[in-house]
Amino acid sequence: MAGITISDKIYNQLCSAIISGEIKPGQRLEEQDIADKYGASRTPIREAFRLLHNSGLVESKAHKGVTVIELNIEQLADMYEALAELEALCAGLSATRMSVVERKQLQRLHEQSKLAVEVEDIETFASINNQIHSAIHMGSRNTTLEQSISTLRKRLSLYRQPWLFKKRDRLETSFAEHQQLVDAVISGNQEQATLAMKNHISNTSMGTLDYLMAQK
Amino acid sequence: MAGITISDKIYNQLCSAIISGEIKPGQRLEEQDIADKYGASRTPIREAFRLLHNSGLVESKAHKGVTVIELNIEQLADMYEALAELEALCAGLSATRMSVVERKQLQRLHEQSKLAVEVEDIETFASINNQIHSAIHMGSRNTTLEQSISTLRKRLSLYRQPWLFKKRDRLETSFAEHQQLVDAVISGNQEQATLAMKNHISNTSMGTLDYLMAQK
DNA sequence: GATGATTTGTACGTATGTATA
DNA sequence: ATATACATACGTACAAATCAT
Repeated sequence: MAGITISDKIYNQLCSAIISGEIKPGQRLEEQDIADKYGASRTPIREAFRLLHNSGLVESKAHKGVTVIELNIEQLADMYEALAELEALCAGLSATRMSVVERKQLQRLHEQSKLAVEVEDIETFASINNQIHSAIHMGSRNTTLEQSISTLRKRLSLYRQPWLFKKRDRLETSFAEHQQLVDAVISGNQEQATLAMKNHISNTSMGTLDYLMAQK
Repeated sequence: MAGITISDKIYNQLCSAIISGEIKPGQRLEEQDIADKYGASRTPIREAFRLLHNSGLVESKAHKGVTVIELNIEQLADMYEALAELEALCAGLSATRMSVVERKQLQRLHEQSKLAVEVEDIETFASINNQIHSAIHMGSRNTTLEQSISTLRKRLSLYRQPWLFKKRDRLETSFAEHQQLVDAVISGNQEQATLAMKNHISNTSMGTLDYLMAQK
């Protein structure tokens, strides 16, 4: 019934391992090694690699195997810029296309996050943050845009620092940015929604980029 | 030196076959069948399929093989809308980021296409058209955006009707739209460039969509 | 609904190419 | 530069799942 293949299972596990940081960027994945580890033959491993490559999580060259994608600061900045533009686009479209119900739900999500900010519940805030962004992606009524953003976010997740919310005032700042965004979307102000989202994503990306540059 | 594998060669051939329409949307690709046709075993065929899937040209389900992607009008409209937005973004960025040399080259390309319009040389116009768009993608200085657009265009190419330029006045109209676009980019007018590109892509997509709806 | 034919998924052995000494 | 070692690319055989009858 559930056409679940060994390839798929291994893909899911490798995917989690990469995103969680268990397997690090730049690390090489050897077919035999992983085949042994998961008790399978090399063939489904190759199939799993194909899916990883499809997701943009690894790069592969002929006769040189696959390695987890390693992004430099320039590439990250490039991707964050694109993400900011795409999400801003979605926000603008949402402002003109969301149904009344969707706007109310957006408002409610934002209000829920206020509680999380007050008690500094980072986990909950991060979760609601994701829901807010998802709602706006969906509100754009454009599946292609949604998919592009989803792909980008997956690739960037390798370098996401969830604890960045711990940075002084980041939770409050993020909430304030959401406020502008949500207000603009709900009132149907397309330009304002676009600007608010671009500003919001830019700020959060800056946090990550600053951190990575300081590391180096 | 050139890490050219059998998989790659077969991928390229299948890719051309699909884009040229030799293999049609909805058609199923059987491993053994294609293996026989190209005189190879099933393994490299599967690798080629993985690349096709990666390019978004086919869809694959477990135990059900791969089939060439079949898009309905809604999906096409969705993709064209996204394409228009992404290209418009690029145009806006190009207006603020292109070097002096790039602006001159853009101008020259556009002037070259004028000759093609006058003698109704569709082939040449189509070629220059591609070069103009590529120049603008590159001028945006954002690789991620460029790649997203490139991927989208590849998927849409399945349904592109190159002869649409034959439609009465489409060549002249397209040239006029380019004029607005090029002027805006060269003068550094970001908003104008964005609008001009969005308008241009919308118009060309309409041609394809109208045709497909009439077919049905 | 069960059965046979067909097709895909998996296993493993061999060959070829790349990178090291 | 040549040779050796090792990982990947390819081919073939078998197992499992799907579809049609």
